[in-house]
Amino acid sequence: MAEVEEDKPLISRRRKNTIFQQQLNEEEVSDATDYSEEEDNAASQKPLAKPKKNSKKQEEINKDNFVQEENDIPEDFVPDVVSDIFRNQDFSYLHLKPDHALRPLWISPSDGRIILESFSPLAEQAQDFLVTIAEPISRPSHMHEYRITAYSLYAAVSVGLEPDDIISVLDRLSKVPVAQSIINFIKGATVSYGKVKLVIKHNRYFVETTQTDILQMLLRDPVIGKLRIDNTDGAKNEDNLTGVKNEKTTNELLGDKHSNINKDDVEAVFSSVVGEEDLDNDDDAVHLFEIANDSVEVVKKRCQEIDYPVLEEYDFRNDNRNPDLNIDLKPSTQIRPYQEKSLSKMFGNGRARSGIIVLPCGAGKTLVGITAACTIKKSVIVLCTSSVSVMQWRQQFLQWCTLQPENCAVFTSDNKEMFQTESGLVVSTYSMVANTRNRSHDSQKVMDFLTGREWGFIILDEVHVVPAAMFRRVVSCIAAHAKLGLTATLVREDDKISDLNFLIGPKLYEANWMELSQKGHIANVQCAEVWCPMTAEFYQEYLRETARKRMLLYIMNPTKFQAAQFLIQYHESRGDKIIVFSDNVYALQEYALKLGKPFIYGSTPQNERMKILQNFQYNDKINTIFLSKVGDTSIDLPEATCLIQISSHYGSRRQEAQRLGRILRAKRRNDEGFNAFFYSLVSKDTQEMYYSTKRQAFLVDQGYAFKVITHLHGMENLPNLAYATARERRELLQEVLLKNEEVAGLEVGEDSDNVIMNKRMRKFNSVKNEGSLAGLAGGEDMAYMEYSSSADRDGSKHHPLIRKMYYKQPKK
DNA sequence: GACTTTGCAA
DNA sequence: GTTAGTGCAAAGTC
Repeated sequence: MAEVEEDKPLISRRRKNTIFQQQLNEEEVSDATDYSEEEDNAASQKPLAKPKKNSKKQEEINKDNFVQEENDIPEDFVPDVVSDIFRNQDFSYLHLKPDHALRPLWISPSDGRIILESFSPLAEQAQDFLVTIAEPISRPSHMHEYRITAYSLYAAVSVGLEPDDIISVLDRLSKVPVAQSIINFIKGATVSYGKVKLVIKHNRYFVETTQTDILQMLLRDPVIGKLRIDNTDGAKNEDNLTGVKNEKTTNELLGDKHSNINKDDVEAVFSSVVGEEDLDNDDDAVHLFEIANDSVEVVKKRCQEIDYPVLEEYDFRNDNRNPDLNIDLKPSTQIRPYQEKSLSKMFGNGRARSGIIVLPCGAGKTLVGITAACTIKKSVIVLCTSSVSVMQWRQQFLQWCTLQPENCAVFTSDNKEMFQTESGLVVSTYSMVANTRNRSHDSQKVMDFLTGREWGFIILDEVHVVPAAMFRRVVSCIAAHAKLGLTATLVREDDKISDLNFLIGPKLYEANWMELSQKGHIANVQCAEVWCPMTAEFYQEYLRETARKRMLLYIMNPTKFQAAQFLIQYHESRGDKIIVFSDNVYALQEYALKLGKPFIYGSTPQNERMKILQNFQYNDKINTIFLSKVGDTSIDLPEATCLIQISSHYGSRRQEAQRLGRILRAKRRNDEGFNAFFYSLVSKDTQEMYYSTKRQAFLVDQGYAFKVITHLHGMENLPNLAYATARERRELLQEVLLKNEEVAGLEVGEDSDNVIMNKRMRKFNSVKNEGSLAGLAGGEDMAYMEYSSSADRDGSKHHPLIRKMYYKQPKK
């Protein structure tokens, strides 16, 4: 069919859409006639596809998931994998369109999941469209999974798509007609979007709407109504819950020539805010009421809950109150296509929308932020997690754009600057701004400066930290018209990540990691999980120990050590530069010392860190370094081409992805056929196996296939192989057990005489002792088993190196 | 400046 | 099937 060969981009802004729209409508008609009869039949056979009664009501029950209706699946059931949808539900009533093979989508009527055949010729266009209207859930090589949620629809509407566009494009791409439940959901979720706005005027927050009925609804709301600041009657300030004084709002509003309120409207505003009488809906008038800065978060949250998510758009071109900032990209600065694409989601209608952009590490998030700042051209504030990144941001601003150093201030514990010009840039840390404890005098002065003025733009680096109890304060205490959150890993192991929807805004763009690596923007990485069997002695102790003492046993497993030794040697001989990660500092030291490699952890002094990193970069004798958690983020080593993980933090997906991120910038990434390597060493049959799978989930969703290696070919023949004899392994085991006792002992004796000594220091004064252990038996046999690589989605694509290591042993 | 203490995040 | 050890930032001390 001709229509599916249509090669226009599926996403375009409203104006471009009209011609396209017409074509879509025509096709829709023909589709509808094709299927109407069959649908009737289907309905009589299997009455599953019931039209939803009332989409508004549904959303009250469950706003971002679809409600399971009229089938035997419990309401709270959320399948973990796509196949469960089909296992648990029967979709035979959905009739395939005759040309279904050409259409790349299937949409689940019950929960808004979308499956995309990524090998379809239309996949690329479909993907552009889906990324706009739905959230990417998982994108392995052949099938991509997305999900339509209320939030993703808000984002789509805010980018300028109309609900009808969304529905008709979906229908065109779908193998089966789009279910009524989906249509209702899309309409229901989008109808109220943009009706309520949050605006800042004179550093104060106002909730704005053009519809009187919505205003009334908001004021009657038990949460929002109470938070309104009554700014017409001074006497009423007494019972004002927020205690904020408001004297001159009326005059301000009257004199504010840039707001879209004129004198005539002011009457209407106040009578509607204060007066009881109902006014007719008047789309020309703007109704607004003030809320205190510290109620902003509550109000936004509540608005999401009642399905009137607040729109935060900044019409920066028409803002004459806030002085412009002289800032532009330097002519030499080049923006990559995906960076531009992500920004087009933010500035699609000529205004700045608040939201989040997700790009992998090394894909140039900083430049995205800087370009956004250069577009808005107002005072801008950047918040980072560490003082190192504060300096990096400042440096990058000066490097990529025309901002002058005198407009640029840094605010950290040892650098408390303010710009003297009327507009400028401030770079700071979350803890500096969110601090609730007593501040130093200088810190207070800068803080007053930050809170006392209006900001055009705020950039929130590593935005996944913002939902933390302390850090989220920064959103309400800095009055910024537009907010941009940046991160590579929009995941947390708690349930707070969705708070970003109201704290910052919707996810505006999420890059596809595989696509970026195919195009050479980030390195191509081969991932492998190496299963290291526990030696018998270690496993015996492991089974005996309580959960908390088990950890050291599986980290210090001699087989794991050997695997690390082998891999390091192997990759060094290939000319790779290797980073070994260990979350556990004891193991880090033991491994590094035994192998004679430099290591960095928390208490390594700054100058020594520098020395080690310098050597790693420029000295070809130093090809391997060991890093603790310190290396998880922000250490930037483009020389590194190989990562080995020996211990990690439980099931943290973020840590796994950020560690992988350390090699995505590899300098050699554009060499012909270049591959970086990422190994996770896991002790077999221990808790590590479970955590490892959890940790990988994020990367697997990005399309990375983890190859399971059960045997490292040639490891036994390695000269100088550590712990090759039973005696050495016994000694190691004794050390580990002793270490465990030591740690346990610390906790017991805490309150006695040695409180003076720092707990942490004592921990590293490890005493090594010979001891004897009863019941050590056997354990010489290291039996390797062959596992079919179920984690591997496409074995043939694996690098020959990994295939070579993957040794098939005829067993049994 | 070097060091410590405290509080917080993941 | 979910924990506590680790690192960092800020401020205070001399």
